[in-house]
Amino acid sequence: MPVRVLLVDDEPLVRAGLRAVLEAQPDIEVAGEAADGAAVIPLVRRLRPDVVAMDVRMPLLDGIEATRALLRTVPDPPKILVVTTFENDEYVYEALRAGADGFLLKRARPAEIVHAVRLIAEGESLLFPASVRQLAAEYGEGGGNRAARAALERARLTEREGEVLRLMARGLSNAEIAARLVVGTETVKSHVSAVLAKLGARDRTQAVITAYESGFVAPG
Amino acid sequence: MPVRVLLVDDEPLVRAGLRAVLEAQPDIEVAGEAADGAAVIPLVRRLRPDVVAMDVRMPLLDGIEATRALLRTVPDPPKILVVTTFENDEYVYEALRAGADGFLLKRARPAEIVHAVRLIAEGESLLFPASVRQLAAEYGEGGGNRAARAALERARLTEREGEVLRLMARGLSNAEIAARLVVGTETVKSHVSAVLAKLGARDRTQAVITAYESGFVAPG
DNA sequence: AACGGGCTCCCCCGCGCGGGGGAGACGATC
DNA sequence: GATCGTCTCCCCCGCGCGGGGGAGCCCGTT
Repeated sequence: MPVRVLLVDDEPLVRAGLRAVLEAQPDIEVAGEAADGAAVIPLVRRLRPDVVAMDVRMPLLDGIEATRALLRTVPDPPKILVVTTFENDEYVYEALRAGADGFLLKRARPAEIVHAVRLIAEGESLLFPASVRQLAAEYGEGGGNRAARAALERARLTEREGEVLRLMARGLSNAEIAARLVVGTETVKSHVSAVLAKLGARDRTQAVITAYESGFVAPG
Repeated sequence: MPVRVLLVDDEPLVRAGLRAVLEAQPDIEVAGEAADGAAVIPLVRRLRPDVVAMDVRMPLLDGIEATRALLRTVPDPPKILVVTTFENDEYVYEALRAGADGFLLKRARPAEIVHAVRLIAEGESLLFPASVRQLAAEYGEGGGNRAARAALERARLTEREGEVLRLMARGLSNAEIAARLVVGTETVKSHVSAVLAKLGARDRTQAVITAYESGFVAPG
């Protein structure tokens, strides 16, 4: 009986690629697809896949949160293979802490992807931070917003911090934000500092960039 | 006769995805694949594709260099569609200066990918403002920020100022921009001040917001 | 009752940022 | 040759920003 895989990624292109790679194997079958973590749980309940190949970065519910939710609510859950573009080690730890069984880079070769799915299905856990680091080195510094993007996915901003970030992303100064929220500037500074820390941003400009890059605020 | 496309991307997964998406169309055909820009020229000579879908980021010879080499050495060259994950404008500008006919984000929907290939094949050039505007419209509520765009059009930034704004929009400090451009920090401060003045921005954060809102840079 | 998290406000302090002004070098244009 | 725009670098200066602390209040959980 074939290994049944559920693909979860917000980019149709990636889903199509994974499907093409996996369905070329006789012993692997794509059970279904989802474009966001929020759709995973009902699909898992219905399709009962053996493996979920899950992107980390998705609009509504990211892969790490989706993994947590899945393991919390579904009895006898499938194995979870976290798929990511970004070769960030922190992802590995976050995903593993959330209960994922393995970790795979999107730029892996087809044979590696297939291998990873098979291993995971067999109950092996798959980690290779070493090769991740190696890949990162090969590709150089690469996409400058990689870390910023990763940041907001991990950051769990409070409601107030989210409000402040939105106002920062509209160009308001601390004093203006304070006036808008009817609080003191010192309070705003506290929130701003918290936002910067959680986002790994050095200054408000970087925080606003992260807000745009992650879709937390959208242009237009 | 179908549009014949050559896929050039170092990630097999992306190639597989593009192939799956494009071959689902009756009027599009994948003529071949290459994993690096260095392999493109002989392949183009042999396969004579109508369109080359070319990644920018590749290990040996990147898409921009490959585009230059292709247009320099191959008579009656194919149309070149630059495919990228991160649409930092530097890439877009670089690619267009190199002679590419259009650019496409990997996260575009299949219909958009197909559309782009058809347009390019027909000789339409899929240029920066249009596609970015389109993306911006899809991303947000649809309409874009006319004011921000107007501000940027009125601004008429010089080449150097545009460079500086792009680096600002990547979160770099003045000192970091100076290092990147190999000039003094005082010089960068001059450019930044000019950008702020031309954009009507009070600080770099507002300038970056204008850059995003106008589509001068787009979220990745 | 004890605890933790979130929101609020306060202190001090260093420094990067941005405004204002000026100036030399170079190339294109006239 | 003179003018203009761009790029480069320099000065001084004020201030907002962000880091480092701490602290009280409310509320939900334990």
